[in-house]
Amino acid sequence: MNDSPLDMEARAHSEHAHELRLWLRLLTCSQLIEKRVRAGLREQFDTTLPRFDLMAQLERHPEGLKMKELSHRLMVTGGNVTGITDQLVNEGLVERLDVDGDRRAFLVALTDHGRTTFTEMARHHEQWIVDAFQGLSPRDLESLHKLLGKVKAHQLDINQRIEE
Amino acid sequence: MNDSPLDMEARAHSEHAHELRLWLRLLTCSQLIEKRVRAGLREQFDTTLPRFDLMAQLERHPEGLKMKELSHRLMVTGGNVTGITDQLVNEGLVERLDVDGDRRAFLVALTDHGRTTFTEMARHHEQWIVDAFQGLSPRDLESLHKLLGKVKAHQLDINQRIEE
DNA sequence: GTTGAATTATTCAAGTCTAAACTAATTAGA
DNA sequence: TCTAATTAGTTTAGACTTGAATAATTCAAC
Repeated sequence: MNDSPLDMEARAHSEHAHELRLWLRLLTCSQLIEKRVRAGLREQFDTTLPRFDLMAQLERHPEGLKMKELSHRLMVTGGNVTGITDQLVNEGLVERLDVDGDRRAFLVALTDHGRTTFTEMARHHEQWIVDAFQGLSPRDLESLHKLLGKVKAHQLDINQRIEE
Repeated sequence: MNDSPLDMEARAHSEHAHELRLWLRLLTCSQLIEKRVRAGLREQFDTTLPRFDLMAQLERHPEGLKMKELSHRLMVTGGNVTGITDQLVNEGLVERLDVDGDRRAFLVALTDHGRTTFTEMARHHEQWIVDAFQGLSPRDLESLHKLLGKVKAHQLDINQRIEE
């Protein structure tokens, strides 16, 4: 039947085919882009996306972030953040700093080396992303951003409602 | 500074902020939706998204699919497909069938039990997805689908160019 | 002040995913 | 034919991710 390759989208088949197809297309897009970013980070910097993402959060917060905050911002579990942070600490890219007045917590912050390294990676990362959306006009970019804004807001709404 | 939670998008900061923000929003959307689907599959069916996805491919191909084909359609590595298939075989949901004329390959197909199970899961899955996009009008759905179509086509283009 | 609940972070087991190395079978070419 | 390259699938080591259980600390209510 000449099925096209990479066609996860073909999964949809019911009366709600619209939504299903949209979901599968959304997923396919982010997976394809994510794959390229992962490959770039691996090939050019011998690192991974989770590490890059964690460092990106820290770069915006020079004072450091608590594990809890990182976990929330990255939308991953605490145990996960512990593992990734451990590795970055071993590589000398981030450090754990004690927090005054709360001996349970500490702040994770970029080291100087980490900041330098991240800046270089971010430069390439930016280019990969620009390339990924090169097929779209500025107006398309704007529309897409707006529509995804609605989608995102609705998800957060739902999460609120489920109380979190 | 009152940063909003879950705000991965805050990462962007350069002259190409448009593209970066769009990417992070796209990623956030698919992660939020995916999390809900994973949670549903776990809580209501004690299964996982990769297993569901694999079964979904098989449901569309009652004659079965080769490992290679599954790997391509699911956009994951062959080793990964081996592991997930092993589990589904153990659970009696899929089976490996010999292929006439090629003793290297075999077809993976849903068992009757697998088909029944999948149908039930797909019913719920569909509802989760419909809920996820409830905030959007039919026109929004259509626009989004179209725009993501451009994005997807461009990624496949790039992949072609890198020769694969 | 003490006790119980909540918070912060870690550890653990299990599943997912990858790239690379490997085995076995098929195909193509000299 | 027979040998080399290709193809299908598995195995392996390592990283990521989760949910649940645990330990330490803080907070709140007496």
